[in-house]
Amino acid sequence: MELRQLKYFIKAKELLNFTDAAKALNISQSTLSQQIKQLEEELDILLFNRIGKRIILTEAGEMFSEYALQSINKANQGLLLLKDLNNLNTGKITIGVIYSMRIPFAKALIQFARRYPNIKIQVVFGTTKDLLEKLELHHFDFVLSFYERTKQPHLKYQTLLSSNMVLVTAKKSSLAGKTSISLKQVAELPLALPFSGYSTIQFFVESFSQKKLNPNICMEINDIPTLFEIVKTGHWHTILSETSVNDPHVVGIPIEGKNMRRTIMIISLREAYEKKAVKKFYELMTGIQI
Amino acid sequence: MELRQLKYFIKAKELLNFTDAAKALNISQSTLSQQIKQLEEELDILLFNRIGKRIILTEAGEMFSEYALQSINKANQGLLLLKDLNNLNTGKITIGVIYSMRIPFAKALIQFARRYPNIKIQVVFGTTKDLLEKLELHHFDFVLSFYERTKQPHLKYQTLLSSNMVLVTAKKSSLAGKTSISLKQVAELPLALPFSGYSTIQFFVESFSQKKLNPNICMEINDIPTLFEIVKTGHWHTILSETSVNDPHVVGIPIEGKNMRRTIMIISLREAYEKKAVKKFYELMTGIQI
DNA sequence: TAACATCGATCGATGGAACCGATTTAGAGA
DNA sequence: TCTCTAAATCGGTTCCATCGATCGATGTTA
Repeated sequence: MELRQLKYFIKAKELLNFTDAAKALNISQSTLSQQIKQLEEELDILLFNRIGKRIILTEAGEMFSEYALQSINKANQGLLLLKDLNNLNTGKITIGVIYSMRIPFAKALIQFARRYPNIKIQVVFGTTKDLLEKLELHHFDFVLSFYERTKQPHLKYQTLLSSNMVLVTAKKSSLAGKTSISLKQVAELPLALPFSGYSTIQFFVESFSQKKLNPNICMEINDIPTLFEIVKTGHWHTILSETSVNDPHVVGIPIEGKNMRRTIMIISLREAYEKKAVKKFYELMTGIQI
Repeated sequence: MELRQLKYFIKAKELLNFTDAAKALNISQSTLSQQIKQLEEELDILLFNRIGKRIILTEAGEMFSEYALQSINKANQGLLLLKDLNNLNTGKITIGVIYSMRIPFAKALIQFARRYPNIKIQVVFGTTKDLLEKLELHHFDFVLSFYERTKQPHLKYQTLLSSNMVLVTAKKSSLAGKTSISLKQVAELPLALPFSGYSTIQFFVESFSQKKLNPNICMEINDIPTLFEIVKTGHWHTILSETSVNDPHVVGIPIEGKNMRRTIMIISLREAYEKKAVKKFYELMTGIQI
């Protein structure tokens, strides 16, 4: 039993005339006769009753035709689905993003979603550690995160952009006019930092201790908008990647030092299949200045 | 696209290894490679990613496989229908049964086999979870099992009978005369329970913990006749569905509580073709008091 | 790191199947 | 009885599913 035979059968059932059906199928009448006969032999039952020169469907043929049609339809639906997939009219991608990338990522996301409205997108914000763990479990197609010291061989890394670490302070603050600030000066200010689960800040704590500085950390808050509220008072300051800063009432002052630039990477599993939609997302992100 | 190719594809998807799949299909590896490639060319998309000597399913392959499988299934169902139409007196049915139903099921089985001696019957005992998984893969015509909390829309459920949970104890035991027993009393007895893979006992563990009882579970044994041997000593007791109890040396004492009745269901795939022989089996089971 | 085992891809050969045109067979209508 | 038409059948051709052998790549073991 092959789909070809089922298609022949269905056409013959529709027209109830082998000669016409053969013409419609662009095959010869003899071929159709033979294929129907072969199908009947395999099924061990007559699908058509030959009454004189007319053919009529048998009960078996009537019942079987429903399944034959459904079988053909299912195969065709699969074909249609793939055509859709090729045109990016279907599919789903899941992305893990660190919160520092929220603002630039949102721009890319909006562009992508406009361009490919039929692709479902799932976004999960989290810490680098969490996201990478879930990536290993195939929960994400890719992760946007800072570069970690150790590259792992089973992961694929694509550089997206570099971002400077900045001291975030209120616009009305006396510091606001500076074009840069040293780590030593930062250590003397009252700080409200992001929660230490975030790699941004882990990295910073190390930088302080390397220089034997003792920063004045007053608070740790796991929410950047709230941090901004604190900073806006002008009493406290915070440290973030410059990609995180877009509030009109605060400014970011680049921190001096060659290690104060961090690299944003697209990280994915090396051996995983790369969906077409994901490739498009990469192109969009690396192409535009996000 | 032919059914042959779809079947090859599905087997390759299952085993994720062309060599093994070819063996299972009784064709050569080269044939399989070529046919898969041909299918991919016709669909104009890769179904497998070849990474070194490994193959993994692509997104397209994953999505297409569902339709491929359904196409194959529909054709097979049509075939089944015709075989059925040809002769009710031959054929084969395959049934999955939970062990608790062993005794009442055996009665129905004997009756059916006497009545339709030409129908081959294959019976597989297993846990509810195993059986339902195999049902999804079309390995069974139907499954006899306890009712699970969540009905799934693609399955068909027919109530067969209700069965009380009983404490099984030796006939010589001092408890043997009781007409019922509370869960609290049960928790104080030394228990030898069926292996926790069985849904019977999972259900019971939940009941104990809901009432904050701490049962004294001394053993878990994956074989009911062996459990009876343990129970016959009079030192230990077990918990089973009353349908499991037919040993002359033990008795079952109904456990009190409105949740202590469990419903036995006939569970089958909603969209699958229902063989005539299977319908007869349903009639026999629901008709007689098994 | 060198030898080996294993997997998928590819090649050339072959048998069988799909297909065709021509012919035969057999109802239906005149 | 003759004619028309539609399905079945026959013989020949083309195509393709299949195979075994081999290649190249990759992972494993000594």
